[in-house]
Amino acid sequence: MSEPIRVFLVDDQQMVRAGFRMLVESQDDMVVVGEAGDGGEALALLAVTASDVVLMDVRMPRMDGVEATSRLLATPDPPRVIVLTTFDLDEYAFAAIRAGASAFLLKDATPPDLLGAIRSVVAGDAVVAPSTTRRLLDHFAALPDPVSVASDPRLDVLTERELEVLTLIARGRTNPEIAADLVVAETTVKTHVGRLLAKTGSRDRVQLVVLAYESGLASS
Amino acid sequence: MSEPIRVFLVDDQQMVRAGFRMLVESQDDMVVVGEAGDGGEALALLAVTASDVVLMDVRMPRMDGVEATSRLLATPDPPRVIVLTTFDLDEYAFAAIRAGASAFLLKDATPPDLLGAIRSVVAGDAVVAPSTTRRLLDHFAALPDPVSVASDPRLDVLTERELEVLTLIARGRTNPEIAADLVVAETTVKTHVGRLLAKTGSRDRVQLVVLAYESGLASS
DNA sequence: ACCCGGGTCCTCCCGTGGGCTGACGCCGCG
DNA sequence: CGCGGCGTCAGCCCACGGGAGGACCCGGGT
Repeated sequence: MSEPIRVFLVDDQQMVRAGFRMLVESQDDMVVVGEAGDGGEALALLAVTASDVVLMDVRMPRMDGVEATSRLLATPDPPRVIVLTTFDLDEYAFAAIRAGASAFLLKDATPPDLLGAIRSVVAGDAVVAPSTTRRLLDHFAALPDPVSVASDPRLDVLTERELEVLTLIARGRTNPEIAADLVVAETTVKTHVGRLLAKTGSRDRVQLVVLAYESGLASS
Repeated sequence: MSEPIRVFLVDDQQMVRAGFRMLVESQDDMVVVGEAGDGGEALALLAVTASDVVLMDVRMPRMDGVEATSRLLATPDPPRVIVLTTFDLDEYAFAAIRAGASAFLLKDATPPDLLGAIRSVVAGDAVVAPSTTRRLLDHFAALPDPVSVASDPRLDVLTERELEVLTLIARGRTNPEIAADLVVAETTVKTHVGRLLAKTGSRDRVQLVVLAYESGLASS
């Protein structure tokens, strides 16, 4: 442990900063190199203060932690950012992750948790609070699976040709255009469209487009 | 701690199972209720063995851990599944998450890590190995943002009202319906639609729907 | 004071879309 | 063989959508 881990604290409440400072300074391989009370101040100070890890509160006046994280990560050779929040809200967590934070923790995390997170992010790993991980995984699992396209049951009764027509409708093509594409008469296309409407319970081609997208037939 | 946590072990190497069993049984609030050497055996035994947590190896003969997890989660009142792997490969991790696993750990996790993960998943939380979390977050951050819609530039010139009309069009509503929704005359709606068509370069409302979905305005 | 952009509303016109009805050839199935 | 589903095609009708052109009110900016 040649070089101590340089930690920077960002929180609008100085009492919170003092607590974190005590905790961090209690470790002989960590040192607090600075503090800031909001995002703007943090960016200004970090521009002239070399730091390894930034403990960043989410809710702050003027510039919040997410915005500050995003901007900080855009600077050359940025530090790792650990985002802290009091309330376990998805919006905060996901926004922080998108902003490029390496860790997302609740403020009720235990001191060992926080210190472990600091060491993890310095090592290049990432840390997410367990309760947040649950929902992160749920979101991830809920993502559209590129392999198995879960189709709408309403599309099951459609014939190959009808699906063909439906995809063309979902591309915004008119009946004459579809007729030209499929090399058939326009009246034939109208017949297919009529059957599509009847089978899917749609009112007009607009609702067919909606159905095509909602069911994943159209590539969004 | 009235009821002990019932743990089920699935791994094709009995030495590994023995190690886990020793670790789990060393806790006085946990008990091993069964073991299996592959996914099929695990499913069969778990069908008749009430269990809270399943420690599931990924690489196994016959049925692997991901497949077994997926099938297990499809049964009524399934246990939580902790997926374990020797190699930290994205395919395993993401497949396990999609399959519905509550935790993803490397086999080099420390005993406290594993025991903590067991307690976390029983509590409804999720756990991901730090090194995997890093890449999970990277993937997540790279996803299209559902909140701040990175809109199509064509939508930038639209007014608030026009966007409102556009979203209703994208829900398949007719002009009279939109008029009723917004409490305005139908002619007003037609004016908005006309401007939408002109501004976006669309030919008809069908193409507007396509645009709405492609730009992410409509929730697909 | 003025203008301009956004929102609202109107009338006239007509093309596309969709409903309805009926028809034909092809194929697979009982 | 007859039957039915599918794909093809036709004519008729008309409601809805969209274009053109004009009009009014309101708010903010010059």
